[in-house]
Amino acid sequence: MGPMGDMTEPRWLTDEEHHVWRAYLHATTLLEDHLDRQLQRDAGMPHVYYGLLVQLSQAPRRRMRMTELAKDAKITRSRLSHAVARLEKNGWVRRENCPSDKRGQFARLTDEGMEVLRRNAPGHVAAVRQALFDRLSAEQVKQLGEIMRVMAEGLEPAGPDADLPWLR
Amino acid sequence: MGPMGDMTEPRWLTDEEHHVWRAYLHATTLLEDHLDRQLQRDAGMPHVYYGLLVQLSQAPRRRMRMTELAKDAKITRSRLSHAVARLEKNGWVRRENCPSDKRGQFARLTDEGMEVLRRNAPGHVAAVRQALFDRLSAEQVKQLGEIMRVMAEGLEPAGPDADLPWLR
DNA sequence: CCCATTTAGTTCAACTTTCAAGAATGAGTC
DNA sequence: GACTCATTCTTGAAAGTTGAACTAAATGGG
Repeated sequence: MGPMGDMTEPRWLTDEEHHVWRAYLHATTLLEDHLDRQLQRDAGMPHVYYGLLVQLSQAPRRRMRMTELAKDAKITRSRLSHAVARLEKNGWVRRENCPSDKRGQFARLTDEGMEVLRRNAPGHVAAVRQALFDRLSAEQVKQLGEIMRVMAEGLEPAGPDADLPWLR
Repeated sequence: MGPMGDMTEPRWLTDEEHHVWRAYLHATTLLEDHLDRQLQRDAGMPHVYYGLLVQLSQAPRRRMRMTELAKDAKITRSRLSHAVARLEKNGWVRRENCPSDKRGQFARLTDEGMEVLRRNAPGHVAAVRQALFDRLSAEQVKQLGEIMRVMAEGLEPAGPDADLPWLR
């Protein structure tokens, strides 16, 4: 802490930082909105839900424990419970009991869910491409990757008393 | 369209693109979550609402027309209506009629709202710094700015038949 | 074995966001 | 002026999210 304690003037953002921050907020907001809309229209679900199906499709037996899935998707378990309930109603996911831990649940991607994914993957990839990868140079893609990696690292302290979403 | 019409195999993401995309989703999700939590705890409102107050605080007479504010914040007018209603209940914003257009409304930041902003700005800036600017090199900050600028440009077609959030 | 504690997951109530109308005013045209 | 259409903003219901409380099962001492 500085010599003036809590009275120290905070380090405000420089002009450049301020502009970058605004650009960040605008770009990320617009993109998430765009993808949400595209998927809601074509696949009948928001982007986060689609992401859950993708995760499941890549898991060993197309199934994952709830907490593991929440952790990978960076969402709370509560949110996941609701999401899976909805996806189950759609017939795209099925819950299964975990034999080795009776508290546990698996979420498994059904064939129907797999099919939804197949049908919508091209459109989704196209949307991501069009918004991001087709507009950035190879250099910029590399830079973006590194920047995002640094950011995520800072927000996932992994420390013993960290406040991670999937534990809340 | 390719020579095979709709049957053309879509251009999937390369391995690198895929990793960058995942990193992007994780980092942006974690950051938004982090800021939401920080502001909800300290200021009693989500990040988007805080952003609205900031916009108002920088506007000429600390007031803006609803549509203009929605446009700057990249949200729908409906969402803004609800948000302003909530902020008004808190006493942080007041609605005023527009004399030149009887359909119009101004949202004005109250003194109380200004005070909330003053109290919470340091904490908010610190959170942004800690997550972003203190972790990136000057070079990376510049790169991030340019990348976000390109992204936003692509998502705000400004074309005549564009689907812009603040018009929905 | 018993108890306290931790972990997995769900549920409830409060809140936010979206979508589809709808009310009111403005603007252009004949 | 009357008609039509566009614009501004709001509303209400449905969908999604959050944080806290809760159930049930596992874990780890005594």
